[in-house]
Amino acid sequence: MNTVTINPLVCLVGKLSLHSVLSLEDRVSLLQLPYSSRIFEAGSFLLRDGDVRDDCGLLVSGIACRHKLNADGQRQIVAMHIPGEIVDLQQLYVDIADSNVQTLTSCEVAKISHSALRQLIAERPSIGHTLVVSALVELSLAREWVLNIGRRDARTRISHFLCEFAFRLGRHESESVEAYELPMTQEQLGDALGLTAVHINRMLKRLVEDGLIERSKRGITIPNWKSLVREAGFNSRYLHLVPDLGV
Amino acid sequence: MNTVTINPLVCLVGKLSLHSVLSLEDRVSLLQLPYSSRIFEAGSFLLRDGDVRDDCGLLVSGIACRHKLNADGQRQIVAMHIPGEIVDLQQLYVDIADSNVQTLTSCEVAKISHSALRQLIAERPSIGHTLVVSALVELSLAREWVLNIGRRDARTRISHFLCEFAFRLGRHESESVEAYELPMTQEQLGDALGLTAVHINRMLKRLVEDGLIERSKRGITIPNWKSLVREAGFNSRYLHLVPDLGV
DNA sequence: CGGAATGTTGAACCGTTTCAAACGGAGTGG
DNA sequence: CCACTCCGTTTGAAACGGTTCAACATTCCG
Repeated sequence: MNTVTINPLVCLVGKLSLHSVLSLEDRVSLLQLPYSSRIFEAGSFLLRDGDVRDDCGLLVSGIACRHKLNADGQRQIVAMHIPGEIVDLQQLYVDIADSNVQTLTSCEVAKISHSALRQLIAERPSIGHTLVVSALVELSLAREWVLNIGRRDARTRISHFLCEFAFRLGRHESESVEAYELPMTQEQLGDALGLTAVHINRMLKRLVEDGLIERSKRGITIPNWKSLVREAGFNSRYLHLVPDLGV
Repeated sequence: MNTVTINPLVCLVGKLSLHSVLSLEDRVSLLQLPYSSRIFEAGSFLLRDGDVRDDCGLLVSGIACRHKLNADGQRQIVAMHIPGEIVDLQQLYVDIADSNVQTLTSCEVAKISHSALRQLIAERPSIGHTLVVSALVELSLAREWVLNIGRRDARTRISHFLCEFAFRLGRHESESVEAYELPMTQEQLGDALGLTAVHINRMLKRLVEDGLIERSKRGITIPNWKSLVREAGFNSRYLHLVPDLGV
C-alpha cells in the first residue's frame, strides 16, 4: 500500500492552510508527528457516541459523515468529513463523544496520539491556534446546516448541500463544468437534509430536468456552477476560507 | 447601577466551571481581567454578520440569540446565549463573523479586549483550554440543534427546546415544579425551530392541554420535569456538564 | 446467477403553512 | 379615562410540501 510513501499528514497541513496561515516551521513540525495509518472499509465507525479517546483520527482519504440518533432511532447526519480533517478533535478537549462518525467510502485514517499532539501544541502554540480555528469553522458549518434545514425548502436545501460539498472539495472553479463523486445513497442524503429518500429522489430528478445538475451513478456534475449557486442562495463566506476564491 | 459592585466576570467563571475544572489561580486571573460594562436594550445587535472585532462581549445578564438569514431574508435562530457566555468568542480566532447576535431582553454586556484576553491565555494556557472547551460545547449544541430541526416533529421539537433551555438555565431539579421566563415571542420561537409562529401557537396550546407545560405571559412552568423530558426524548449529555446532575 | 441494497414512480395521506380575521394587552396622546 | 394604535396571540379554513406505503426496476456484489 505505502510503497511510494507519501506522508499522509500533508493532507492535514493542506486542510489547516485553508483557514489559517501556517509558518514553515509549523508545517515541518506537523509533518513530524508520529502516526499509524489504517484503512477502514465503507460503513465503519470511526467514532461512537459515548466514546472516550486517547488518540485523534485524521481522515487521509475517503468521505465520512457525522450523525446523531433520535430517541425514536431516526438518524440525522450533522456534518460531512473530507480528507485532511481530524474527525475526533473534540475529544482532545472534551472527554466524551456526542455523535457518531461513520465512513461512507473506504477511508484511510492516520491515528495520532493525544499526548504527541498535546506536546506539539505546547511547543508551538500557533498550531494549537490553528486547530482551534478548524473547530470554529466546523461550528460555523453546523450553524449554516441549521439554517439550511430550518429555512430552505427541499429543492434549495439539496442545491445548497451540493454547493457546499463541491466547494469544500475544491471543485468550484467558476463557470466551468465541474464533476465530483458524491458517495451517498439517497437515503443518506435524506438523513443529512432532514428529508425522506423518496423526496430526495424526486427533487434530484427535477434538478436534472432543470439542467442544474447531471447524474451518473454516484457522480454529480455541475454544468453551470453559477446557476446552482443562484438556485441555492449559496454564499461561501461561512466556510472561512483564507484565500478569496470567487463566489 | 454598580453601587454594590459585584464583578460581572464572576458569571464567566461560573459558566466555564460548568464544563471544565478551573484552578483557583485561573479563577483569580479571570476576575482580574479589565472590562467595561454596558447595558443594551432588548433588540440590540451585539454582533453582526460580517463584523470584525477587537474585543469580546461577555453576556452578564439577559438573554440573546444568534441568527442567520436566508437568501430570501427568512431568519433562522441557530443558538441561544445566556449569562456567562462570550457571545463573539469566535472572533478571537477567526476574523469575520458569520452570524448575528441580538438581545432578546435588556442585557448587560462586559467588553473585554482581545489583547487582554490573549495575554491572559498566553500566561495561563489552562484558561485558553477552557475557552476552547466552551466553544466545543457550542458545537455540540449546534449539532443537537440540527437533529432537533431535522428529525423531530413540531411537538417534540418544542419540548426539546424547552428542556434544553431549562437545563442550561439550571432549572432542572428533577421532579419539582420548575418555572422560568422564556423571553421569546412565538414568532422568535418559530425562527428558532424552523416553524411558523402560528404552528408554535397551536403546539404550545396542546402542550398546555396535555399538562406538560404551563404558561403565563412570557413565563413557562414545567409541572413535571420527567414527563417533558420523556416527551422530548431529551438527554442532557450533549451539554457536556461537568457535574452529573440527574437525567 | 441470485439476492440484497438502492433507485424510481404513483396515489393517498398528513403535518405544517398560508391567509385572513379577530382578540388582547401595553403604551400613548388627547 | 377613553380612544387609538401597535404588537403579539389566537383561531379557522384551505392549500401545499413532504411523507408514507407499496410496487417495481435497477445496480451492486458475493
